[in-house]
Amino acid sequence: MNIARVIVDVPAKQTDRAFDYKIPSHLEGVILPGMRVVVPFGPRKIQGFVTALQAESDFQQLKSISEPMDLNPVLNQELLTLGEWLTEKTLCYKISAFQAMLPAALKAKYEKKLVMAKNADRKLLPERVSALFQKTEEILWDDAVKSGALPLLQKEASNGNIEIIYQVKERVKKKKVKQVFAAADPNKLADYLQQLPGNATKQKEVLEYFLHEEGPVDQKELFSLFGITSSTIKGLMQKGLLGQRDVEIYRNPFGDREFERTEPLFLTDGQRKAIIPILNSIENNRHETFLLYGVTGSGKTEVYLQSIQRVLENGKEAIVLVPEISLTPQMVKRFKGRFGNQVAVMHSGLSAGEKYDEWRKIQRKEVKVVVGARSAIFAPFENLGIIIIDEEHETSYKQEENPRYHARDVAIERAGNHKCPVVLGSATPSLESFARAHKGVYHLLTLENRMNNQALPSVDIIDMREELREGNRSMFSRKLLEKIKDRLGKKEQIVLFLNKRGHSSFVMCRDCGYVINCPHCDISLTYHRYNQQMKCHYCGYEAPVPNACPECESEHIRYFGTGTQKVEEELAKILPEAKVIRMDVDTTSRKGAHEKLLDQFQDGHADILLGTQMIAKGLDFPNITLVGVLSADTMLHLPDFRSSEKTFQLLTQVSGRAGRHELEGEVIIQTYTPEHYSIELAGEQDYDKFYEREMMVRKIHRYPPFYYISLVTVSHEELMKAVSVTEKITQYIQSKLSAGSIVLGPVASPIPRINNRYRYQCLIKYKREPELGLALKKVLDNYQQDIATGGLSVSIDLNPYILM
DNA sequence: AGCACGCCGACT
DNA sequence: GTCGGCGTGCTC
Repeated sequence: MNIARVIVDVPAKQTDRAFDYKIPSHLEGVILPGMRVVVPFGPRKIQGFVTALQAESDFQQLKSISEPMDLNPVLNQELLTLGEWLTEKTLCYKISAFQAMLPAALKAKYEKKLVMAKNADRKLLPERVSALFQKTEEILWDDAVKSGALPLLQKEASNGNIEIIYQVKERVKKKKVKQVFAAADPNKLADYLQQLPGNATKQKEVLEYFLHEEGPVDQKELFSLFGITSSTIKGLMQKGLLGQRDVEIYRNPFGDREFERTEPLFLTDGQRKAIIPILNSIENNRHETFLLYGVTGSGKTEVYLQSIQRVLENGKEAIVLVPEISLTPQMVKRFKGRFGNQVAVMHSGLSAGEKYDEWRKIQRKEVKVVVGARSAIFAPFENLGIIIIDEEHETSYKQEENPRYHARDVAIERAGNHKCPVVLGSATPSLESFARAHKGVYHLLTLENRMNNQALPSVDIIDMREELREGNRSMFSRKLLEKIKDRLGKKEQIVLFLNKRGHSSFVMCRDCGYVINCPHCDISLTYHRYNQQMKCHYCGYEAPVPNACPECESEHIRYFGTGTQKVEEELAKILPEAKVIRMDVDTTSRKGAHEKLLDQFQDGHADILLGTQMIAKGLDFPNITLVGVLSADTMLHLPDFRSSEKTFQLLTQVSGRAGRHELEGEVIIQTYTPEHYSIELAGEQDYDKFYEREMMVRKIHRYPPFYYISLVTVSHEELMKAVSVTEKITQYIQSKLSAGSIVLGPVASPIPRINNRYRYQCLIKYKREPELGLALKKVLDNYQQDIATGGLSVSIDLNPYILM
């Protein structure tokens, strides 16, 4: 078994297979499946994953593995197999699947550089070249290009005087601290202390310290304790009195914060009824998918916690997925509070190094529970006892880049491997999941009531057209304003929700109707007040606001549509006494800002929390008694068959922020389309009725869950190329499908141009097409050349969540 | 993805 | 005649 099958780090069709390598004798038994290795590939050296070992190979001229990159495999057998599965399910390359399962820190970087060949005679090199090597041993390739001496260098390379070296570099280092310890016994230290000259005060202090403390101590601590620098330590080290060593440590994103320990709560009847089948499944090692359906505040989290507790008691591990966890620090508190340092947390707010450290805690079996966003589903546990997906309807569980997987699918696949339950929890389940629960594919568990049987908040829907008709042109209806004033007076807190950041959604000339668009994308620019700029949310293009209309030179330029920034200004004008905290991507991008703002709000430093999507989830503050949705229809008119579902879910969720404790809550929803069923039913908080209505719509229009959909998006700088390729693909797919299936296209994508690339697409709806995956793979193969070199991009999503 | 190899146009 | 354009095919 001295041959390794290796998947190399070259995401391309032709290299999407294993290459065999010899394992050099000194590495036999060291190299194992699931390890990263450095291998020679053509003229360069690259990273690869060993997928298997075998005794022989069909290939005759095997090269040898250069070196291992890990001491222990980073992928276990289950994850290696899962990678294969992911490849088939999402049509991605094997290497992309493996990389998606690991923290980004483990993805290799490459360095290309030039060094003088060992036997090269410096005197024979052209002067320009030897000058370059005067100060340094090696020249980075990029620097060589910049220096302009590349042709010369290449010539010398072909003469054999210069070597081109390819190097694989680790992205993130393990974090280490220097520690100092006493290297001699106390008697000897005391002896030396006597001999030290009187002016060596610093050294004396340090030695005295080590007489009582044998260490090791962090070097940094010594520095601050005695006000010394490394030279003092060095001196003592040279005398053999002290020693120094590097110790690997974990970065600690939560600082030294203590989480208050909590005990299991007494379950309500409803909770107990719901948890029994889950515990059963855990005890019997049975794979089963549960849909835990319970209104906000019905105590789903406690059911998760106690299920996990049972799993831990059985010596197994648990994965908990939450949507973008940095958004719900309260959730982290609950898990860390119950399970203490057995919990690793992985979310997008952590740095690459911090994520890597959390991942290593799992790999080294130092934790038993991981709470994290989508990618935590690949946590390298080997003994999974349960997988929980909270807020299962959230679209962030779908990855929108390759591999385009849905965490729910991965969870069910992994749970199948481990023979353990999956629990999907939501107050507003996705239609797909609820339909499956009805069909008996998932086991439906319902939590009927809120804990303590609080009433759901009362919801008022305000018709903003009516307000307009009666002369109220502001963004606040009279009723909302009145309620806000009321709460301000009572010192109760208010949450205002608006699903749009920035200031205004578009800038238009009032005289000619010209809307200022992004020059690279077919989409209007958003006005941001703080820097007086217009910004494209798709490509990042920024431009100052023009003084006159570029079309008709009129100076009547107006801002339309309302964003959070504008609301903030407006509030300051009409309610100057109210303290407002604004939360959106623009105010929370800095690390920790999110939690800080929330803490401020919780501690009562503000009356109004104004924000986008991100405040819809997880907030649980007792003093919030009013929730206002400023414009419920912002998402409703998006070109997406899920827009009703998303609107309903969002409104229901935001409403759930009010009155979660003793004080009763009230919700006001402002809208221009109060008659739309998703708004009306969100007002009644009637998910079941919404489900029925929406299922009818989906059935008529042949959308999920009645049909599966797949989306092919083609983009190219030239419009004609994009159109013609999409046309050919559409025809080909059409020819491969059975009678009941539908192909829509080619049509321009809802955003027809992004970053100067034209985008066309083709949507496939089907009930059963076992061959579709294969056909789509053929499409990719067929256009491989154009994709690789012709600037064409073809992306295929076998279960798209964003149709743009 | 890189890179080498190889076959046609515009140049010393 | 050669230098260099990028189309084609290979990498264990």
